[in-house]
Amino acid sequence: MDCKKEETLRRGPWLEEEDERLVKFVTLMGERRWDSLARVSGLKRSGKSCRLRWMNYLNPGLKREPMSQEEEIIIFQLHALWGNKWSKIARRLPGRTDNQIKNYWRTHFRKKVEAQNYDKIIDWRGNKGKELLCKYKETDIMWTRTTTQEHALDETVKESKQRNMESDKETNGVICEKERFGVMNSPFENRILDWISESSIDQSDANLLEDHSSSSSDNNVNINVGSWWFQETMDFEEFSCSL
DNA sequence: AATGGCCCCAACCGCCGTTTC
DNA sequence: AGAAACGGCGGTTGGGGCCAT
Repeated sequence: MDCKKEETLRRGPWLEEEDERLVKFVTLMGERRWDSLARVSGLKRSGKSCRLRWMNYLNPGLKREPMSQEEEIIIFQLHALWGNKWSKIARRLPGRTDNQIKNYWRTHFRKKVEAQNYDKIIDWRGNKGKELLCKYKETDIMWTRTTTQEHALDETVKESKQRNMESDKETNGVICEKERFGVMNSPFENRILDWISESSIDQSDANLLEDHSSSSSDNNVNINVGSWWFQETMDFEEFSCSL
């Protein structure tokens, strides 16, 4: 029975007609119940295959352009932090799928890392604490000055900043401090703050970076995650050049 | 022009956790 | 409560395209 069913299922590359049909039925039925969607649509594909095709290719929210430098940095950083948690990383990159990120990592970083530079990463990840923190502070201030003087902050960042400030006002004392002093967040910081406000950030991950014993508030933890991120980000270009 | 190697990425597989009945 | 169905995830594969030889 099942064998017969399997026999009739198509595999391999999707045809244009199949794509069109899938889009039509996803629009009608929503992104769920993929098995029944596959049956009802008449597509000779498994529900799983339909889901994959939609999620990784047809979904209009997907970005098709090459990875930006910022995305590259985020991937690199989060992989260093979480390992091969592609879907988790993908959630931090709107418009990108786990598959895209996985492929990107494999083609752009893995070989280099495996070949000879892993030690550099370890060093880069682990042993630059204070120096990087100072660097971060300097660059953060410079960034703030530059962007305020040149009015170079784009609308996205502005909106993001406003959102962050609004959503974090009550919960994040440090951010309130920044707001009070008129200090703007860098794009990377905004991304971090988005993550934080987006959901209860995986505290288990945050805790990896934090001192558990310092019975500090969650707010403190969150902000420090952001700082950690940013301070190392500032070093990324230097590092990536060495790869 | 032929070919072999490499890169890129869509698609599949198998496992496992969650949801539904 | 338990079985079946469903959905998500990470790993792997296969094929097309490009490039150097």
